[in-house]
Amino acid sequence: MVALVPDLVGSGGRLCPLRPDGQPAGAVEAAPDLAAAVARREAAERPRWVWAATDETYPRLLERAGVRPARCHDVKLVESLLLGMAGRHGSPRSLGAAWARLHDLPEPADAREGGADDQPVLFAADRQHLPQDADPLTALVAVYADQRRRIAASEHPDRVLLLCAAESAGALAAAEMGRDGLPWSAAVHDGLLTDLLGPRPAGGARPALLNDLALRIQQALGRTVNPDSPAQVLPAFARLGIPLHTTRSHELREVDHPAAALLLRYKELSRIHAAHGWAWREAWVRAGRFRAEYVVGGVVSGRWATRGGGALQIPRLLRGAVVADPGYRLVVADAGQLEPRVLAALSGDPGLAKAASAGDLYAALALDAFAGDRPRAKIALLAAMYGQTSGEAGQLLAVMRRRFPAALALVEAAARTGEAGGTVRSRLGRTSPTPSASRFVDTGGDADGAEGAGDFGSSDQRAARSWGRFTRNFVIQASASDWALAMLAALRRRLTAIGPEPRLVFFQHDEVIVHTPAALAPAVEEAVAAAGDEARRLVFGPTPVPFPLETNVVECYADAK
DNA sequence: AGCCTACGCGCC
DNA sequence: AAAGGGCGCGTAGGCT
Repeated sequence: MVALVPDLVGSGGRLCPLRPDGQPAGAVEAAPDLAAAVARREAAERPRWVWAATDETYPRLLERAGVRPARCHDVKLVESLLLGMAGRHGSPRSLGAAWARLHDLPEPADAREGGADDQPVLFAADRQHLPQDADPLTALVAVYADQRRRIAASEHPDRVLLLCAAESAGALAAAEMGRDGLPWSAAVHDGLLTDLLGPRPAGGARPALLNDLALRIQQALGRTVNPDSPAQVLPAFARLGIPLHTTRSHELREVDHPAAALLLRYKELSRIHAAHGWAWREAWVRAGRFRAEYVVGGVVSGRWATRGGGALQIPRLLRGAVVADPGYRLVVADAGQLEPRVLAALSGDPGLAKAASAGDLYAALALDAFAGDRPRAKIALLAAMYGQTSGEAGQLLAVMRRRFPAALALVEAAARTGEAGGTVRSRLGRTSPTPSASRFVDTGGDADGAEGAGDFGSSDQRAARSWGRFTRNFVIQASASDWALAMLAALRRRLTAIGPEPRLVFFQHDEVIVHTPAALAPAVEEAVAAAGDEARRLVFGPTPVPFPLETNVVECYADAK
């Protein structure tokens, strides 16, 4: 363990070796060239680097020396996890905030990203909102030691330690992927857009095809409407005797009228144009790479988010534009049926575990309990995990409850906990927020009893049920995220062992893409499989449930699956 | 003009 | 009786 603090100005910094419990284990080293010092130590002893925030410190190290540390402890991310476990999700989590809590000082508000009221932003970021008289290295070491104490005092210290390590490793991978970028062929992208939308109009204008479709929609509806405005489209359909509830594709697909088909086509194409068209490419693709900014811990469940570019929503229609460099391949790895497998492993339900042991969990489930009807089996399982009870789901759920009692007991207990205002945890301890801090409560707006006397509390009940569905899903989604992060960390380590060339270039909940020289693709596939198994062992222990990662070695993302 | 919410749809 | 999880991002349309 080595604590690291960059100097406020210049490219130097200070290092301090630490014992495992966080106490200093040697003299502070002043390093005039911090990146070089990190590279040296990394090569010699591969320490776990302790720093205030990976997303602020690591990009500079990468930029200056190309160091890729094996391990780190990200104080800000760990603080966020530990605060969440203590029921304090919204609290400021910077080093300065943690330091203030440690010393019973008033907490500083963490600066918002790109905050408007211009303090010297870089300066504030470097100091992690520490008071002026606090030494950053002293604070870092103290807060780290305190975090280790809090981890050790938790109910499952081994799991929480793993969670913190995986979250921190994820931050390393996120910074690297943000820098490397996803290979993106502008030429292929352009070809796809032109096939769909026609030639690119000059000056960023809308493609003629879209204007054309809009006109034809208006003709079919007999009215001048903006097809992008549900408020205009709904009455236009109503006038034709077609009462729609919404203008969602799902509903439009049931409508037998030429305007509906045209509108569906318009929606599909206008979305491509607006969200991933030529303008998007000019904003986000440079030098053959789409560089997204990953936000580790951006979702309470532990899933990542991204800032800008919509990296986690690349439309299937455009995946042909993700093309490996010449002589390289994409190893696309996907953990199929991850969430039901997580439910099987978490609950230990023997029937579900047995289904998970077959290659296709849904098919096995269908054979076992749904007369071989795979679609119904899938609906039943999704209903159990999401809390759906409408339509046929209610019936199917009864079958699930009878046949897979342990699995259903787990999700239903999580739902009841949420409905009662409690919190639930993932396998590794990531904790759901409390409903009071949430947008799901206080949305009723019927405080004055506007709903009538006979219906008391219905809005509160709706909110409670809604929160119950959230916590029901949280235990699964967050535990799936535990597994995915552990897998990502293991894969990152194993890729490094193969060599400097194979690079993680994409991570999306249960899927990774590695960009690698073609000759190394088989080794990468092996690393992927091993990483998946390692994650299963670390996160779920001796479960019989397999977590297979399907890998495809392709030149083009569209050819995977 | 900028900010906010509702809606809708892309992904998992 | 009814009750569908998590995001990002674009447009529309109302607000200040």
